[in-house]
Amino acid sequence: MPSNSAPNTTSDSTSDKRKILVTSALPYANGSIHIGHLVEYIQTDIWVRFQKMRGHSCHYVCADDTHGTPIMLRAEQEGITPEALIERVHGEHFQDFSDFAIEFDNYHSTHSEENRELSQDLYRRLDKAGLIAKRTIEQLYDPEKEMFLSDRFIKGGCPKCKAEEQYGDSCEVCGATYAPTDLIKPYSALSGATPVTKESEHHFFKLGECEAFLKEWLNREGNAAPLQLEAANKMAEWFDAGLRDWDISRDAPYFGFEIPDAPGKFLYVWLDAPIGYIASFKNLCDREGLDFDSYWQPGSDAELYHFIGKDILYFHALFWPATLQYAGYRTPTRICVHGFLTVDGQKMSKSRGTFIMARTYLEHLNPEYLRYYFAAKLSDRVEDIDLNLEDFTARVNSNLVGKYINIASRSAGFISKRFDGQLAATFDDDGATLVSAIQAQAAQIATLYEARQFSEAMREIMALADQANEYVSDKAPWVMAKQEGAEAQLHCVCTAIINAFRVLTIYLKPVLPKLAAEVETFLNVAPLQWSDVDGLLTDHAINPYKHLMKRIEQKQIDAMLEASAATLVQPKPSPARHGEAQQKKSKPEKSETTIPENGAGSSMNDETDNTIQFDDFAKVDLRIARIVKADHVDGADKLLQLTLDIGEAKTRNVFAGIKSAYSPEQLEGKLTVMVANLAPRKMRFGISEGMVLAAGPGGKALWLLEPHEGAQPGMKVK
RNA sequence: GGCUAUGUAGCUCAGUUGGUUAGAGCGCAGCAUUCAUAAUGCUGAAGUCGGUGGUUCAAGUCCACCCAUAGCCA
Repeated sequence: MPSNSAPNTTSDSTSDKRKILVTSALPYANGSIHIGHLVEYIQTDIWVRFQKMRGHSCHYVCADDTHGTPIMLRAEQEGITPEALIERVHGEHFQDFSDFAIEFDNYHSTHSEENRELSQDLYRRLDKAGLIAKRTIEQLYDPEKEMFLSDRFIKGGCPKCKAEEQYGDSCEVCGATYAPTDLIKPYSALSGATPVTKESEHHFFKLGECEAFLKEWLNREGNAAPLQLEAANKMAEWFDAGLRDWDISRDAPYFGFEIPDAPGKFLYVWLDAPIGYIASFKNLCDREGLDFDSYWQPGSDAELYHFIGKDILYFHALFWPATLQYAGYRTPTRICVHGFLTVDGQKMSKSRGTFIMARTYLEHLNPEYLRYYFAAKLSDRVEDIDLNLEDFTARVNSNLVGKYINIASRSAGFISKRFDGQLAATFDDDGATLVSAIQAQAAQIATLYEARQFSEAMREIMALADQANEYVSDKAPWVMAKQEGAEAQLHCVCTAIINAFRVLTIYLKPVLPKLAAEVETFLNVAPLQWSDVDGLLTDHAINPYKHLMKRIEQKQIDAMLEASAATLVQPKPSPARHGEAQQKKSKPEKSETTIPENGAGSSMNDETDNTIQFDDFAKVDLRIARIVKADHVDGADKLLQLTLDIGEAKTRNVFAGIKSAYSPEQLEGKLTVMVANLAPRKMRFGISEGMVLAAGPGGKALWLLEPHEGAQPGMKVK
């Protein structure tokens, strides 16, 4: 039996216990988790919980993706070490996931000893297999920062349309693409320095030599097919275009792992990121005594699944299986690819408040609402899904509260008030028919879960909930309750209803684990497993019913959107993406962005629709200011202390981060523009009472605004 | 620009190898009901299946072109 044979275990038998290892893509340690990310983690978690409920051995591992230039720069910008940055973010990410009931067996970091060893070892194995080439390439270099610059970090004029401030790969104004060396007056976005061309030896993975293997892997028949149809099509396109060598090295300074025997050379973050899957699992094995090799050696009988977003298919369907194969590891059983998330039919947008962080959501809504809604939308296809907030409210309220929860709510009262919480020993005939009809769908629903057709599964389950409600309506227990001598009948009917509810709860448990736990308490039963479907709950004491789930109210949605919109004024997070290969995607005319969930390279495009109303603008009190005094600040690397005259009796004290571009002497006596009504801010060196306006990327490339002659201190700028 | 997907009732989606009057849930309307922290049942209205042209006895389903949306590539 081929080790990769994918599951079509659709029977409800769990006798053939499978060994399953599952991953979600690694979120980049450079930004917060948002609801776009959550599509993937929720999808994976549901699938994993389902497997565990079926009695299989299933481990779900993930990690923070921590390396690369953006992490290094972000840490520098915050004035902390990269290690401190990634540790903080790791905590935030893990907390966000936990609060959404995403239950990893291990949540590790790519900046770990396991990953260092595995990554360097994998490099050595590829080298030994003759799959590493070394070539000298020319690249732009920032002489001031003393580092090579990827296209993204070079700006200048577009060679075609002359638009200024364009990135090194393409023009956002005219759409032209070019090499960074073609830019007019190129400068480093980091320091403002003019980049120079410099040679460096790079290490390449010879992907082209892996083509035959990749085609074989891709074309495994039937259930062993590792990719969905859409993804396989995409692969075919890449094959047609020809596979090129993959540049896997970066020059120091770089936050990552060194390449063995190559001083000053580091492994590109995209090489060590997926190895983080292995490292995380290794870490788990060491902790729990699992047999690592039986999962990762060729011919392993374990199944390996990677859940990813469609934006990182390239890395997971080409580089990843190829590197695994040639480094002597087993290859993935299947890559499960999903689409992006839109909100109300459009890309997430900060100004509309639909750029919703996981934390913001949690502050306003129950996480299981979102788990259910995503489940109700997800299929096994590579399709974008839409979070339509109106639909979200209606579906959750109607399906979960109105249909499902209501089944318990409308029968539990009778059981506790009339029968002292004790269930009857039998059902009535119709009740028995109902419960067995619901039980009969177990195999079908399991098949749907297994195939990741969650939306179909939810449809089936809700159809069963409808049947239960019809039964209640037919029997009208409230009528029996008023009839003399109908006690026994009432007891049987309510017991049947509770049993219907119990089975439905099993079906929903992968999606709603927290709610299921509360139901287990209510029913006074041990944690429900899939095989419990066949059992019945009779002659058994249950606990009093407490309301299990509240309806969503519009005002909660509104509050969440408002809070999300408010994050606009927060300091702009740097892009949550690292792969230079990923950085060419922003389209100029688009002002919003679809958010891929995933991690091993998620892209969070920072372009947003940030139009403001005049009123918003009018709130900013801009005044002409004369710099009467400018001083160095003891102990501050970047600040100058300015004393500003804005026509008021008292001068203003402002700390400005412009030391890299100006000396105090250059400034004294000059006019500039300040924000006069900015809330005073206490800094280590004193209180700053406003800010002055300057343009430029920073470093030496910074220019203070100066009004034309004639303007007087105190004049309002409008 | 090339390529790949997607486009079905107000909303979210099903529609098997082309075959009788196009389906579901939500929403909406009417009726019933009151056990259920407004939650249920029954009935009903609602779609020229993105557009145009073609193949066929027959097309949402196949073909061509076009439009829109998303993505990949250069």
